Amino acid sequence: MVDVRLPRAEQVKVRPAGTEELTTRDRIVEVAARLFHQYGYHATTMRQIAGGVGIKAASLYNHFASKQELLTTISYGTMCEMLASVQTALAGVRDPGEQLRAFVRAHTTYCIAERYRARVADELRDLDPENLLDVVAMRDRYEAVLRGILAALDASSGGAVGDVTLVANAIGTMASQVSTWYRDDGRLSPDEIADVYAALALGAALAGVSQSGARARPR
Amino acid sequence: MVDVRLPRAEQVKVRPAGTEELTTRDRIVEVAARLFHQYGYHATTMRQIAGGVGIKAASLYNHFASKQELLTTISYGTMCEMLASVQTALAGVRDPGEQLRAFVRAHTTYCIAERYRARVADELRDLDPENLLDVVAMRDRYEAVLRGILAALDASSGGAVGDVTLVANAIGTMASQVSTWYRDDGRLSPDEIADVYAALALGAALAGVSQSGARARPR
DNA sequence: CCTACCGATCGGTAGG
DNA sequence: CCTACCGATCGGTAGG
Repeated sequence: MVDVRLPRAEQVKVRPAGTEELTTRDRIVEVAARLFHQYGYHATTMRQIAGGVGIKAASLYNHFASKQELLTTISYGTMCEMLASVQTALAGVRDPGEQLRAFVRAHTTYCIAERYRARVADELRDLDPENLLDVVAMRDRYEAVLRGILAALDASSGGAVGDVTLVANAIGTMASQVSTWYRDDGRLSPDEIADVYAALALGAALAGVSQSGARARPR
Repeated sequence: MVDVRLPRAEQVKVRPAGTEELTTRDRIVEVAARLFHQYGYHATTMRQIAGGVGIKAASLYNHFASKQELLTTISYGTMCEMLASVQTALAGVRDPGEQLRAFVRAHTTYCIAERYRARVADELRDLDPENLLDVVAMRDRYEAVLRGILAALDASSGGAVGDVTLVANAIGTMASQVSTWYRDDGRLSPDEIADVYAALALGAALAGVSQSGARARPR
């Protein structure tokens, strides 16, 4: 297993607006995430990454043992941040419907704010098997949170959700894909998009009951 | 613009179960789609594709001028097939709600049946600019169909859908992502998944009205 | 559809 | 963090 030397999720700081204050290591991660997103892992060269940071390719190896370790750092770190962000958003929220809203809102907001990282982390194809294990484990924890919320929603609504795993996949992938179409010059702000997505997710999760009218919908 | 020599969408035939009857050209497309999906465009080599077909790498160039033309053929052909499949599914359907169900069911079914092609076509990053134009044009036609359905649904439901473009993006990406998590040994059949997805999409599209009691969303 | 081959470029290393 | 460099491998071509 590669040592990705990540800070614990709780300690991750918000990045400052400028890049002047970042360490070289953090700037490498930033540039690499952007390039991996734009061209893909294999189409991005270490020379491109180095150029974006303002150093030579060989110097990258003072910070990362390999291109693969760089990818792992981005993917694993992003997964940790995503998990931390929804956990924060869920703190103190009891109602399953409100939990789903909070989850989707936090997830959507993160996928927009950190859209390059989010895209890279969503693409597990280029990770070596041993690194893949760690990232997938973190992703599973993330998905388990969503499934838990949907299971609670299902129980409190008399089985309105139905297939919890399937609905979790549908809602999870839907929200993750915001990062593929979001544009900075779009009509809606990230917060507005996140609110709509939260409503869409709740509507989808309760679709069975709200459409068939066969069962009472909880308030 | 690369000549991708595609049959018109209406003429596309259902592939037979075995691969013995396919032409070498079609087998190359089949193998390439599978490998591009599994490893990515840049991580797949012409030698791998040739090996999968049972010929040598140089022989591929009797069928395709370049690796890029092969990718374009897959992406553009898949987009044409997807468009044709939803158009067939929509034939004669008048009710906007039923149109949405038919659209999502057809799209989901296609994304499962042709999941390798669907994944490759969903990834536009590796297409050269001139080829990208053609594929994006076809994708835009596809999305316009969905937006049209949602606009009709919005009109017939007193503005329940709200932001048609946003909802179209959400539903479209959700359904496309089935191909990322579908497993042949899963509990549900493709048809069952497609039915659930159709219900989820309708629930999401009408989420505003079903959750807030017909309160119009701010435009 | 094959063998033989090539220029370009890649990830990574040596050594300072 | 740099210059200099290398083995491996890639997409593609020549010529049959």
